[in-house]
Amino acid sequence: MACLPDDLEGAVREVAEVYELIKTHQPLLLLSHLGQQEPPLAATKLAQSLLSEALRALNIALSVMNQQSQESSASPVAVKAEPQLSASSSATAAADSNGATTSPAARSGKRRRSVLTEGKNSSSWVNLTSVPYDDGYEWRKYGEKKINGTQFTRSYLRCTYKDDKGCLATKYIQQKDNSYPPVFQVTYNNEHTCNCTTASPAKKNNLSDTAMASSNPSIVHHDVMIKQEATVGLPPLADVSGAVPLDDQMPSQEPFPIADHYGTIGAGDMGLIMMESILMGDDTELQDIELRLLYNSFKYY
DNA sequence: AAGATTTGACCGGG
DNA sequence: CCCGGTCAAATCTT
Repeated sequence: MACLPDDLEGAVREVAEVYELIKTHQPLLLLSHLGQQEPPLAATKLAQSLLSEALRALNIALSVMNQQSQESSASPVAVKAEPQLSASSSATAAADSNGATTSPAARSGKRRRSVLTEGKNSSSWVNLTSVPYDDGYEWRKYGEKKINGTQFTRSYLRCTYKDDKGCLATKYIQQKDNSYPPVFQVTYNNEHTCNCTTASPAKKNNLSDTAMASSNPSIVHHDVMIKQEATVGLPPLADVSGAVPLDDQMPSQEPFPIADHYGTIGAGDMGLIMMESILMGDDTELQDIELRLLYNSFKYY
């Protein structure tokens, strides 16, 4: 990134990319420590601390940028949740959780979008990410639509535990463009009430999904996330992971293959994939990247 | 067989 | 009437 992008969206993307690069390569440090018996060298510790600082800086930068784009609404991209979102999903879910509304007869009278005019109790927020399924929850796809003016279809997902636990959380995933890594706009509706992350023991690998998801924010969550109706005062900091599992990439014409992973890919999966990609990746890049990233991050500060 | 995904249809809002 | 969000039967996967 030689020069500053002239639009906010571009800037956000640039910062997000740098963020992801750092996140992706940061674990290498940890891995190298694991390989050694001795305690980490002071230099390595310093590098780690610098990286952490860089991440923090980028995080803040992203949040500020997203706030700006939200305020100016100059860039409708990523950060602005579409207004009509919360109502519909909560309406449906509420009807369902009210019990028994799901009789076939009741169903034929389907959709009632505005039943639950969303109030303060429902919220929606948007997340820009390259790994739209990796948010620590299990999702089940319930629909897909081609949306006007968009290049790719939009996928609708709801919490796997909607029926079991009446969890109202839904989200939809919209791929933004053909870029690499692909950028997805994930719009969330309603908080999870199921309290079940993809730590699920039933999952394929044992890589301690939850641990990675919750206790090590540097590995799992990611990207630009702006809460629209924050229940707390300030919007959360951007939460970016480097889990970009795409190594040699697909033809850029094809939409990113979301279809295989709905509801099944969890944080641990992504962690695994990331580890693999790291192990296979070329380290030669790393040192330069660190310097470059630090430079880049502070440049934005 | 059970659970997940796909896909066309339905519905309500604008 | 168009469009976005959801439903639900059909199909696929495990």
